[in-house]
Amino acid sequence: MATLKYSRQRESIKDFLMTRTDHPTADVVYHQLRKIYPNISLGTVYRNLSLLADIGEIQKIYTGDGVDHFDGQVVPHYHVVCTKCHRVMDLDMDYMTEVEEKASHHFNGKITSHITNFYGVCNDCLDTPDVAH
Amino acid sequence: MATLKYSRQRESIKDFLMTRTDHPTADVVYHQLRKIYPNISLGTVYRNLSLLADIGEIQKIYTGDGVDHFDGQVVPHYHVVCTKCHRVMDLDMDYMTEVEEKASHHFNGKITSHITNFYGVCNDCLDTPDVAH
DNA sequence: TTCGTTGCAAATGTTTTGCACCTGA
DNA sequence: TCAGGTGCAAAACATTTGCAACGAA
Repeated sequence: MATLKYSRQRESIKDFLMTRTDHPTADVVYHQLRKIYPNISLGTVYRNLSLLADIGEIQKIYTGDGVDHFDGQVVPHYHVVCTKCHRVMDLDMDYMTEVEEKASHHFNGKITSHITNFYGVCNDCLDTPDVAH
Repeated sequence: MATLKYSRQRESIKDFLMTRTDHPTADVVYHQLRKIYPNISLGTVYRNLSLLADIGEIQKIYTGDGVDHFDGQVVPHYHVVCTKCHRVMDLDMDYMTEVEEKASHHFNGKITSHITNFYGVCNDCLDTPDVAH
């Protein structure tokens, strides 16, 4: 097991995620971090995001838009994805721990976690009429 | 709006998905279809999988393993993903339509659907001891 | 000094796309 | 006939990785 060593880059990446509630992608993190460390590389950003997610300090989110999103908040919670603007928003709703128990009655194995994404249209997009195409 | 035209390839892709319960990836579909149409191209497979998903004849599944999976069964249902072998299995459990209603009380916008993936370890993998690395 | 970390660039893996030809209606 | 579909190859993207130099302990 490798011992972690301090790195300014990794700390900044985590700090940045903690300030955000909009679940940025690796690319967004990268461009933000460039403002602080002009030479930081995409590889470093990906490596640290992976590492932080592995040790449970951040959370990786899959919404089906083809890009991974990251969340500085690790307490289990749900997300809503707007199908128009693809924003990923937090949902302040009780986490349903009981569904895992329920699911394990129907599964021949061990269930350890669950993720739920809600899909819909956010208020901003409801206000904006559809564009013809 | 484009009018659909019959194609043997598209029909075979859908037929193949209907026979499977293991949620194959595009690549798996491609290799299977090659046995019937030796010249079918990956592009055709991707185009048809996208199209079929768009018109709601099949379902696209995101599990976070970096590859899209496809499901011939379009009735809403849940999946369990084995975190060891990455298999995607159907879960025969009541679909919780009421959680969308519940979620919409906490969301400023309109919620139209939800997906839930359960994660755990399947029976086969529970039987297999961990490999040292 | 040691070994994890970084920047850079190349590689990988998945999915999309441009284009000329083919085919169903 | 003609718009949609196909095969092929190239492109587009997101993500990972090899490597030499760097830096924390």
